[in-house]
Amino acid sequence: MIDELKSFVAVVEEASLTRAAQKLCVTQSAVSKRIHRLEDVLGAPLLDRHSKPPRATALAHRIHEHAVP
Amino acid sequence: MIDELKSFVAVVEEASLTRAAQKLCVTQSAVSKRIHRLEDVLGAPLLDRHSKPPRATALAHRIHEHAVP
DNA sequence: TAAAAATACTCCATAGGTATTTTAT
DNA sequence: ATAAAATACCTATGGAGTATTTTTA
Repeated sequence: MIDELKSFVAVVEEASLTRAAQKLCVTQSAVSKRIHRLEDVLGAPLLDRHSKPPRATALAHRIHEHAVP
Repeated sequence: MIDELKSFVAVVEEASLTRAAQKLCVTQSAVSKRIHRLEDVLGAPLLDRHSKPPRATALAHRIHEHAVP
């Protein structure tokens, strides 16, 4: 899950899947799938897709704080 | 690499790939391959295959001490 | 010769890329 | 209408099992 977590951090920090993908040198598709995999594992959404760009959920912010001291 | 490390620990403790495999509920083939993958990553042997059953190398013992406090 | 480990082969699951579609603005 | 995310589809890679071969004792 290390790549998934790194992608998650990048998405939160860039507030954009596309920019996160560029930063990570992978496709936007790959980042999208990684975030979905994380959400599947957690059983809870990390992104609120009702807005664009998607806004990180409260859960996402809490996880991000722990992931990036 | 978590399964590879667990297999390595099992092999060192059982001093046998076959018994380690039984303990881990996988085939001997799988354990053999996992140890080889670890060795590839480390770039150094973990088992001395000149004896039978293979004897853990000094490196293997050092790693094992750190892996299992 | 007998055991234990290594390996050839095959199958399956997973991840990533491309191209396309969907959706929020 | 446009830009960004999701998705359908395909391909490549890697791990595990089975069956077999190799090797140490």
